[in-house]
Amino acid sequence: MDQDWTTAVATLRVAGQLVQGIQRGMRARGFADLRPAHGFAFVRLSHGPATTVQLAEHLGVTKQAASEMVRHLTEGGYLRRRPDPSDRRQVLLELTAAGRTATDAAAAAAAETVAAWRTKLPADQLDQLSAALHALAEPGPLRPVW
Amino acid sequence: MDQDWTTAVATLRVAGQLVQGIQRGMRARGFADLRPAHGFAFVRLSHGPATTVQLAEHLGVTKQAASEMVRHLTEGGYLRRRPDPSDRRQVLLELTAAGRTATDAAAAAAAETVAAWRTKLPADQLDQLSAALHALAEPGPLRPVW
DNA sequence: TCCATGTAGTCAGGTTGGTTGACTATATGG
DNA sequence: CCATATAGTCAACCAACCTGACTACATGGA
Repeated sequence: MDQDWTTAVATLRVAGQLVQGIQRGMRARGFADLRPAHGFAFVRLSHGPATTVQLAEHLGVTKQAASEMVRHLTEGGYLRRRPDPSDRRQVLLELTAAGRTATDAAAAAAAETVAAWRTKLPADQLDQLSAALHALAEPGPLRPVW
Repeated sequence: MDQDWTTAVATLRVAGQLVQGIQRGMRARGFADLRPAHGFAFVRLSHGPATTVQLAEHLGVTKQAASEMVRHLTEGGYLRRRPDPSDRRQVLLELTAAGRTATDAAAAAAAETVAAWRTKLPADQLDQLSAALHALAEPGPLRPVW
């Protein structure tokens, strides 16, 4: 149980390092205006268009908060708002080319950070780590850690 | 590299589950007024008293932000402010009995969440996971993930 | 000894990212 | 055709941070 506590601490440390690594990679790629929470929106939208309410549900925030994020990302050129003619209440959100570029950059930055782990851990142990994490990870929307 | 991206996602998922598990455990133990960031302050203070500035450095925030957190935790009865007679500029912060109880509760909640991983992963694989995470975790102050 | 410089902490004010609540416009099922 | 539900916006508020200015105290050197 004391052992479990140190495992928890190590998990938080590694996750923190990963988030910082992604941030750094994004900055290096010229996306300093994007924060971690934006990445989770991109992940959702890269699977297909969504409304603001759907995005809010995915992120676990109110529709008003999601609306503000959408405004920001639209102004930044990452998102396009396309009114749905078949339901004129809703506006479909989709990634622009810049949005897809940013999404790819985030994935690359994350992969780069994980790849750096290979210098600290033999390949087979990293594979085991990955397998164990996949076994523990529950399905559901990917959200900011807190 | 695409493999690394899925490892990154799994890491974020597991870390998120851990944070949520700790939060849930803290709520169940009657500490609904404590947020994750407070835990990191407790960890620092459980190693010995610190000034507000030292706490701010540990948490990676300004002294004003740390000061506000200290005010909140002091009002909640978790911290005691003890003016240092040998340097009358500074006030030493230390955990009260309630603060130590809360710290223990957080550690127990974290351990409980990790212990639940045993139902999903054989003991030897959990040990390997823990060892790999410890190998990757860099030293330094433990801070909120972002 | 005194003073220049540095440090701990507070006060004031602003920004950001979230909240709740109220509202409009549009859709839909009985 | 109307009651009810849904998408989105507006307004007000709040919590957690920030910068900048300030006071009180400490300290090392002329």
